[in-house]
Amino acid sequence: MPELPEVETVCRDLRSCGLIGKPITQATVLWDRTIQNSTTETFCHSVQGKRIIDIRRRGKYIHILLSDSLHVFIHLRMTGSLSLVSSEMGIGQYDRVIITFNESSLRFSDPRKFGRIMLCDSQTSIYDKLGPDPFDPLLTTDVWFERLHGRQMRIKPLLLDQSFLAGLGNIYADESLFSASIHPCRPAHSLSRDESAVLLESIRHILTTAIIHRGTSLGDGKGNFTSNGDRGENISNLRVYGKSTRPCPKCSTPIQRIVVGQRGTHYCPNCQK
DNA sequence: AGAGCTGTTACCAA
DNA sequence: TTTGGTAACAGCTC
Repeated sequence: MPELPEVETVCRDLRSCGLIGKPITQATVLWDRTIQNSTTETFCHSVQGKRIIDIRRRGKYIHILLSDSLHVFIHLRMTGSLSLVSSEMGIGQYDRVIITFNESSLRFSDPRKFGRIMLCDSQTSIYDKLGPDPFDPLLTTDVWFERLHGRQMRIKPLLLDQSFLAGLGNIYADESLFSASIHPCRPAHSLSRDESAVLLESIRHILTTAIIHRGTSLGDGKGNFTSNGDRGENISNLRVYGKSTRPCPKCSTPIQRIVVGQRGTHYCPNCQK
């Protein structure tokens, strides 16, 4: 779930929840290892009394700007989710961190405990290690082609490398490559100028469509990423992910599932050469 | 019951 | 530089 469109949906929801401007009255950590770069005590003490200045997204990170130049970065990893609830609400089975405001509290829930929260003095440590955002206007088709041209890795694992491009995950990488009719195992440098331009367009189109539909929810919806518990509606737009043996929507050839870089990979062997 | 799958990333070794 | 293996966890499906 939590790839760029899902994280973007969470950020938009949090911004429209009226969270911005509110002071944090208390923070509680129920699973210590969720706090990645400081102790539970330091984290709780540091954020107490700070106000939420803004909520942004960088790649798959939720970036919460606090007063006094503090930055909280939240990564949902596989099963993390955020929800804003009444502070009276009882603690959930999978709640790992609770940030309380006066009447409401932001709960970080995460069954698999992979999600991470970091507290930083500046945003650079996170921002600098990530590649460009797919929607970055500085990422022109020329820049994109040159970036691909210098790499001999297979295109799919490269798209999943967050230091190369920030935000794509397994679902949207497969969908973007299908949309661009590019085989996931093509060496990145083998893409022509035209193919690379089509790929960038495809990535942007796939992500834009997914954001409009509030992301993709898989499974039964438990531990869903959205802050209000609603499911993302993008699953109906998926054309290859999770569709192995089903007919390709372009040519009716059965969709194949292979493993590329230890990740399940779905593609059409006829359309993606 | 048990094996194998999963949306992510960090780290290590070759 | 690139690839593969493992690990962090827990729930789900078959």
